Amino acid sequence: MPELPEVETAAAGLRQLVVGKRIKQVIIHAPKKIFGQQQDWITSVHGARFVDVTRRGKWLILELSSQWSLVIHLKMTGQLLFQSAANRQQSRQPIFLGGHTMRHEQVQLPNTHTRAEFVCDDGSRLFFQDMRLFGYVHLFNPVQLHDYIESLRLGPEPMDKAFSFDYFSKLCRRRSKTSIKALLLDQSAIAGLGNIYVDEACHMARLRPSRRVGSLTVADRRALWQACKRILKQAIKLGGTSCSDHYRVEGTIGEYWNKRRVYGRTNESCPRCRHAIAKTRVAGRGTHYCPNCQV
DNA sequence: CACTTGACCTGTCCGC
DNA sequence: TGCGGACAGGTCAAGT
Repeated sequence: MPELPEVETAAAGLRQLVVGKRIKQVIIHAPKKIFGQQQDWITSVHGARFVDVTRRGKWLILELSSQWSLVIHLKMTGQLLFQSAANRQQSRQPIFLGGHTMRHEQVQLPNTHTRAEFVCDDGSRLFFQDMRLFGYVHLFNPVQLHDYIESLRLGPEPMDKAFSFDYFSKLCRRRSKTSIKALLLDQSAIAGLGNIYVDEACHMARLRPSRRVGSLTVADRRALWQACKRILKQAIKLGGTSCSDHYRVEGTIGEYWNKRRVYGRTNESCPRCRHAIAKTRVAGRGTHYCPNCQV
């Protein structure tokens, strides 16, 4: 499920594969949640080049030579696929850039889950896929982009300098009544963690996700602060998490899945103490933890 | 303001 | 074999 590391992986893939290419044609297959005036799409996307790909939290930003930007959120099931002209002709599998993975053996593009398709001048294509229609694409001019990112009120990302222990301590004091789980999932507190990495960070810090933030000792808070940084750093290094490897670029994407500590490991043994991993519901989310070594 | 809950969706899995 | 229901999770709006 796309969290910061998966979005970062997608951004890196896009930078490598589409930056510099000119968009010859845009095909909107499912217009729902593809935002922006049609006239702006025609004048500012058609014919423009991809000049850079950045990211803020879990939001992807594709900057175009027209100065306009495409802001994409993959939500739970969104994914980006790339296919070169040669691969298309030989019916070879597309390259998975990031997002949710599916278990299909063979992928024909476009298909029923294709929301938008960007045809580049060299014949390569970028596909935005999303089976559940939760994800979206916005087309923004520089002012709109600024205002939109501002409106998200995102907190610092764990690897930012602004995510200092002092910041985290003050956050814990202000939000003492909520659970660790709810706090770490809150993008306005810390941007980038989602359900998987929150469970992973709590396990690393030896803390139960349901613990009230106000009950944490200084040592607990420091361990949790450090765990957020370390888990995300490791996941980015491994190219994020993907549950299936059908589309991935060889050896570069989704390796975190095999290294995960507790997420999706209900009844398996804890990698630290061998006790069985439990699953509960905290802050409305499926939550995995070790009842023995997380207190 | 802080916090929780439900809605948005559809594919997958489990029990009957 | 098919069908109903629970579940998956990121964000936002509406609720307490």
